Amino acid sequence: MNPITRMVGHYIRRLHQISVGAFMSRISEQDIDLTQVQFAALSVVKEFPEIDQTSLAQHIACDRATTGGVIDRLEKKGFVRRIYQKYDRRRNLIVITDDGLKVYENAIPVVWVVQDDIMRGLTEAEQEELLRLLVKATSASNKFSRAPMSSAALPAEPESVGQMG
Amino acid sequence: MNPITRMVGHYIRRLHQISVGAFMSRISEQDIDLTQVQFAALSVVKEFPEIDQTSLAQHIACDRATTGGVIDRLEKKGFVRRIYQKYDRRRNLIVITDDGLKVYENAIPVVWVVQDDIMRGLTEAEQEELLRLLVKATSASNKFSRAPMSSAALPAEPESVGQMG
DNA sequence: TCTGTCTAGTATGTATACATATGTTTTGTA
DNA sequence: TACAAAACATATGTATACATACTAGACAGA
Repeated sequence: MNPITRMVGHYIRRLHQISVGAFMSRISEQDIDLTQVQFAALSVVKEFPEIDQTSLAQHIACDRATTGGVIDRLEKKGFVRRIYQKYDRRRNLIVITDDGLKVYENAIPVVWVVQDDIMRGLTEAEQEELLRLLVKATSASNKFSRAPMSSAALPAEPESVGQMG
Repeated sequence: MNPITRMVGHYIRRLHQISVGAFMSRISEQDIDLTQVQFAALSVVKEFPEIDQTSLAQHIACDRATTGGVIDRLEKKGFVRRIYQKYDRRRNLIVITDDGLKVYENAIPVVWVVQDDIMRGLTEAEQEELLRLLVKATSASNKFSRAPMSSAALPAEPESVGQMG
C-alpha cells in the first residue's frame, strides 16, 4: 500500500477539495456567484461593518495579500465597498452593499446543504464528533499556520496563541 | 458568533492550511525542497515506475492539469524524469531519479512528525477517531470532487489507516 | 521636530486546484 | 480503410494561499 494512504494530511487535503467542490456545485445550482472564502468574508463584513482588511484577514484566516485579492473580487462584483479614510490613510474600511447582503442571505441555506454533502457518509453522532475534533485540532495547532484564525473567530478558546499574521 | 464558526468547511480549510504549514515548516528544517503534494507524487512514482500522468493524477487526487505542473516542478528539480514513448506518443511515463529517491526517503520521517504536529491537541484515541472519520467522509463524498481519488489509492480496510509511525 | 519603528495595504513570484479548450494520438466501429 | 470517439497532455484563465519585499502613513520617544 502506498504511504500517502496513511498520511492524515492527504485526507485533510482531500476533504478540503471535496468541501470546496460541494460548495461550488451547490452554490452554482442557485446561480450564486460566490466562493467559500468569499462567503466567509461577506459574513464577517456583514457582522463587523467598516472592518479593516487586516482584521478581516484574521477572521477568515487568510493572510493580508490573499485577503486583498478576495476583497478585490468581491468589490468587482459589487458585493462590498472599500471606504478610504482621512484620519488614517493606511486603512481601507470594508462594508457590505445591498447586493452583497442579498447574495449572502441567499447563500446561507446552501451552507447547510453543503455541510450535509461533506459528511453524508457519517452517522449523526460521527458528524458531531468530526466537527468537534476539527475544532479542537485547529485550535491546538493554530500556531503552525502563518495565517492563524483570530481568537475572536474561534469558539471560546481562551488560551489562543499569539498572532503572527 | 459569526456563522462561519459553525461551518465544517471552514475548519477543514483551516486544518488544511495548518497541515500544509506544518509540512513546509518541518521539511524546511531538514533542508528538503518538497511540498506535500510533490511528496505524494514522488511516493506514487516510486511505487509505480513508468506510471503515466493521468494515472498518477488519480492516485494523488489532482486533476491532470495540476499534476502536469507538479511533474514539471519535480522534473526541474531532477527528482523525476519523463519518458517519451514510441508506441503511444500521447503518454509520458514518469520515473523517479536517484536524487528523487534520496529526497523521498529523507522526507519519510518528517511525515510522521507532521502527523503529530497536526493532531497534537488530541488524545491518542481522538487522533485515531479523527483519522477514521476523515477516511470515511472522503470515501463517501468522493464523487463530489472533480478530481476523485482512484479506488486503487483508497485503503482497502479503513481500519489499517489509523496506525501511525 | 526629527527619527526610528510599527502598521496597512499592495506587488511579485511560486504552488496547488480546477474549468475549459486545444491539439495530437490512439482506438473502436462502420 | 475511413472516420468518429476516446484518451492523453498541455495551454489559458481564475481563485486561494503564502513568502518576501516595498510604499505610504502613523506614532512614540529623543
